Amino acid sequence: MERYDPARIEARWQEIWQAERINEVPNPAPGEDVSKLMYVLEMLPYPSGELHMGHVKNYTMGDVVTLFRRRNGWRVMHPMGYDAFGLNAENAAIKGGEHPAIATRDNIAAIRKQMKRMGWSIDWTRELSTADPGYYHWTQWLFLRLFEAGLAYRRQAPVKWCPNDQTVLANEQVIDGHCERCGAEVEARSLEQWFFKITDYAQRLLDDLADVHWPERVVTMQRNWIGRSEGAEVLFRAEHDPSVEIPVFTTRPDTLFGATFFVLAPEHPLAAALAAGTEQEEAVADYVRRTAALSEVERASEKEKTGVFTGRNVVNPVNGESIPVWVADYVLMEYGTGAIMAVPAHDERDFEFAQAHGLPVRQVVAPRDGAVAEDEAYVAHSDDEVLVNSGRFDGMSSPDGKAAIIEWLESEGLGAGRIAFRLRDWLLSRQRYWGCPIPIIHCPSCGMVPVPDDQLPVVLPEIEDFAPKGRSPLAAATEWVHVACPRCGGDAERETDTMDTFVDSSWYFMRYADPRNDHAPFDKAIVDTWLPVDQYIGGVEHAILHLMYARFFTKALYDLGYVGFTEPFENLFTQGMIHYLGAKMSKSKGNIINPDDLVERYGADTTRLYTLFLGPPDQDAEWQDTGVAGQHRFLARLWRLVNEIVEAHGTGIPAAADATGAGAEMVRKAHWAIDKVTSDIGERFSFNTAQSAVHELVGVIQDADGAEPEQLRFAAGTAVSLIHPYAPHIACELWERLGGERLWEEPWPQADPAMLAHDTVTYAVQVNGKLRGEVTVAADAPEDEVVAAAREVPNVQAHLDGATIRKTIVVPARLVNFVVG
RNA sequence: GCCGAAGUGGCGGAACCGGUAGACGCGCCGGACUCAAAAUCCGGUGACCGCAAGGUCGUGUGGGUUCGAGUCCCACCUUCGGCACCA
Repeated sequence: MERYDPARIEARWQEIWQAERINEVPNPAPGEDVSKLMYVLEMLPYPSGELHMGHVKNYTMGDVVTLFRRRNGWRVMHPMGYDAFGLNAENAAIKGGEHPAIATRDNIAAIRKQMKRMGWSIDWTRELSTADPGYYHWTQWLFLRLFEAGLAYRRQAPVKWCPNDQTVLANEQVIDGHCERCGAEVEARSLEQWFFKITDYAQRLLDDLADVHWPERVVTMQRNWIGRSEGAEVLFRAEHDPSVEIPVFTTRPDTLFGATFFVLAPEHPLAAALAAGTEQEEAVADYVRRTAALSEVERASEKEKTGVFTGRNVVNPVNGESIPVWVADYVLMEYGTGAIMAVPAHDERDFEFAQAHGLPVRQVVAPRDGAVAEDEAYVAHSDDEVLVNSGRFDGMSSPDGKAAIIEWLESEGLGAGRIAFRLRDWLLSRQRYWGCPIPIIHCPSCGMVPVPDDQLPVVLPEIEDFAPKGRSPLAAATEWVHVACPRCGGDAERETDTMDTFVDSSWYFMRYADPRNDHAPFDKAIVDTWLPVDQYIGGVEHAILHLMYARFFTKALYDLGYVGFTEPFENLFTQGMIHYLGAKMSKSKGNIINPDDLVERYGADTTRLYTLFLGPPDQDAEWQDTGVAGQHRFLARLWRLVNEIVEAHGTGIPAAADATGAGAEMVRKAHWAIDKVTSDIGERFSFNTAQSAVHELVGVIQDADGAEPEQLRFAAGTAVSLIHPYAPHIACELWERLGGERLWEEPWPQADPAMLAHDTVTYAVQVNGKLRGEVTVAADAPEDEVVAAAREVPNVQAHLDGATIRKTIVVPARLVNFVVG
């Protein structure tokens, strides 16, 4: 018999699929039934070099879902593209490599080849690259629509700067104070930058999490990132000049009477102004300069909270008390108002600062029993606490006091209830070359002028030197930079920053629906028929960044009338990472398995099979080299088995077979496997256990001595059919050898409920909860017969001997438990 | 510190609703085939006691609920992930 030769049969079927264009799924024509349209999408790859095992796992998962759904009658769009702008290609160019465009083109070609070799059911007619002018044309167009709507703006702001990559970073790209790309410690700078007003959407981004079917941990991470806090904004005035108003945000307005000092962030515009003319002027200037030079990490790791007195006081609006104003870097300019009222009795940080600088502590909330904890840093907030030392609010519970004080502030015009979010606006500009140019022209007389739509795309200029210099390398392309102002015609300059690559990937899933549209990013009607994405699959590392940005974009485009849905991804599945030799598989650690080597050695089918056999797909999994061989053995066994059956019994795949004679159990097992695989793939995303079920079926077929040819061909056909989503090449080949035609056009097999039941059923028999034996009875035996049979089991009898049965528990079709006393 | 996930054989994991713990796969041990090896096939494989029948123990730890707990409740331990001076 011929050997299982994956290379040959995989090449053969890939050719057939391509020739028959089975993966090309056109948009529905007007009037066509759209009730069974489905959009399955995996996160697009960043073409940095070659595919890694994480990609293989990700795309195979999506492929299993796609093939499974298609055979269940769904018309599934399954596209692919490349997140092609970004630092990797650019950094390679800086090191003397090829032009980023060339390197990217080559990388894409290599990845595309690998993807085709994997046999994934991708609709290549929808392929896109975010670095293609035909794509970023529309990224720019969308940017301008957001700009017009006031959702993209430019301003001077404290930002995070990566000294290594020489660019600013979004808040989301700073991990523990370090650049997420290169790991360098991030610096604080104040620069004029472009932002998207994602904060306008904070509440909706939070609320709409209720409408999506996402893993709880991702939802939680997004909730925490948005970080909603309820409290109040309270107006303090400078004592020496009441026209100077400084608002603060607090979540504890009930502790307002406990404010014993006041703190401004070093970046606060009033810091220097307040100190001006006092003897503290120089000290404040010094402090501001010193902290500005510190990185985030350095600031946070200071053992003692630092700060200086400004020489000025403010007045507490609730009691008229004068309290000193300090400047300290534990207060962040970016959150709230950049200024706080400090209540050391009820806030650990304020307490620490008070201790370090000898400031008073006054308790204003105490337990109902009156016990006042001396020198306590922080009294926990609970409903059992009441306000003390708080004038007319004394005795109120903490929540009541909160409400009452807010009400009073509002009536006096001194404050108001307010909600603060941790979420900051999305800093989208980058001082780098390989990205989408921001389509804005700076005109000395007209200001910021959008590039007119008919002049889009603003194509990246050719430059010589890609090295970052603290400003965008595009600035060196002087001919490109100098343009006539579209409004007044005068001399003007182009914006030279490029966009964060996360902008590119915030709408790509919409473009797939209408990828060749050259007069709009997409047609609304077409996008609305396919989207939202029914099943999105990707790495959990994007739980915040990409997924938050894409949600923001979708909502903004909805508000602007470009799409008819408010959430981009209906169902999300986040896959776990692959570990190898005790660490995350990654290039930098050098512990990678190259998918090409596996495909070369075992074939694409085995590789696909094993990546999903590793364990639950949403959890991290440990790669085992020998495990791959096991899956290859399984396919070789299936190959041999089917070929033997065809040789011995001929071809033809019966739609059903009787559960009679020697093959009865095998036929039932086939139905059991259909049932199990269908729910494991379709409902549970339990790809590993679905495979196990097919393993079991194949094992039973191998052992089915004396089964009828019909039964054997039915069972073998079922096994082949069920493994098809995982291993489509061998499945199509064996299906054909069994006498079938296009397996991908076959409806998914249906389990016959009658076949899932058995004539007999085996009960576990327990005495006092301990297993003492088993008994097999007719499936329809009444309970008393089951109990009687169970008592007769010799070992059970021995344990019941001389004891009184106090209770008998029967779980139908499972067990009998005798409780004896 | 706060939030979240997870702890099951030598290993990856299964047990979906509280009902026979360890499916499936890897590895290992033994056997068949072979001059030999590879491949393949067959058998065994949680620990301990026992010739066997069988018994005792066993899902991170300690309690609890229940006829019965890997699964539910309480308290802890460990690991991983996220956030982290967010007022």
